[in-house]
Amino acid sequence: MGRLEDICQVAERLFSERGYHATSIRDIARKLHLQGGSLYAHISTKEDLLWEIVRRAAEQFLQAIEAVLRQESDPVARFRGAFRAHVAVIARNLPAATVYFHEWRQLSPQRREAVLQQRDLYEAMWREIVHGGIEQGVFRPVDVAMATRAVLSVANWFYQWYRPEGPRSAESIADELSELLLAGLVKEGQS
Amino acid sequence: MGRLEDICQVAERLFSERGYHATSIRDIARKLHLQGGSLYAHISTKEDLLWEIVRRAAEQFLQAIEAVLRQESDPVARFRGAFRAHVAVIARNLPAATVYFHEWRQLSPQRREAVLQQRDLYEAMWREIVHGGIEQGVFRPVDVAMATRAVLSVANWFYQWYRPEGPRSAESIADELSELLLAGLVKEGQS
DNA sequence: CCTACCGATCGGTAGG
DNA sequence: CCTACCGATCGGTAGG
Repeated sequence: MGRLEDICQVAERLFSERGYHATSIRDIARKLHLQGGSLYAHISTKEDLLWEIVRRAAEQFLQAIEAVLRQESDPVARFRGAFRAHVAVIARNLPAATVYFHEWRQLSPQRREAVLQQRDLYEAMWREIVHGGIEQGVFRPVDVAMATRAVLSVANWFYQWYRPEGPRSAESIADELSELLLAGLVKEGQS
Repeated sequence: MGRLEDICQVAERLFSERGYHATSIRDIARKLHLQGGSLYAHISTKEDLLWEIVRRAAEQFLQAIEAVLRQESDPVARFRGAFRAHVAVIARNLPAATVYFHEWRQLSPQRREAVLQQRDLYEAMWREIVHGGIEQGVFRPVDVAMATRAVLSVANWFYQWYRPEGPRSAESIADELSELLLAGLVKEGQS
């Protein structure tokens, strides 16, 4: 049992290091000490394997921000919490997150569309955080779409440079980055 | 004459849309109304073609920031200028920039190393801008490495969502994003 | 999960 | 720049 988990874990690592098309089914099988064709007892196509990885990652981002929105109502606390949660999803699933950001374009048009829809939904939740902060007079009246893009840029790019073996925890990095962003968002004398 | 330019232009578009490994030499040839093997009269390997695209993009980023550092000395002006220049390189070469960010990992180890070195040099110039602003008392005493990462996250992620056919010019977007970032960097009452 | 295999396609080359 | 081809490798399958 859990053989599919093993396969996904190896695939995440190889896809994230070499890319989807540069990784063959036989590469994955070899790491599991299997023959190439044997993988097809557990998966039906190579693309299904990519989809499984991408789908799970997308779900984790959504669930993380939903939990924060449910628990927090103060705009600044929401912002900090959502930023921390986003960074935590990446930090705890670095290979999968890398595959999510890099390889979703290799999916079939239908699945690509599903990824885009999820991403739009996720961005809308972040815009709601920024918008709420402005409405409550806590954030400056910035352009919501543009400010959200800036925030998500920092949050997303994290996967490009974070290394788990580094000296600082992901939480500590997340908090410092969100303080920097909040300094640009919060009205003077309000923090 | 200029046949290599045509090939690079087509390759940039296809590599950026489908990825390097999902694009075959024959795909590129077809768009140029050539036979597959005919490309090899102008290039020697497929990887050389990728390298040419990545190398040029890297060079443009470096030249752009060097020009700004030569002309401006005020920290805020340097920041705005470098941000604008970075965004302009992406906006004017969107397919090439996309290939640069996405596909440099597919290069040979030696070339990958060269890309990383260039990137480190580029980041060091940005850190110098942030560090100079702090030293001159214009920026708050933030962590230089972390603040630079945040700035470059926003600058780099731009290629993910910018579309030239959109309503706003790249310059206008760049200025708004750099105002947002500067609001978090500049000491209160200094801008 | 293995053996043995399929057709398709890949990057690249020889010879003109 | 084309024709014709090379060996290698790909994702996937049949039969056990």
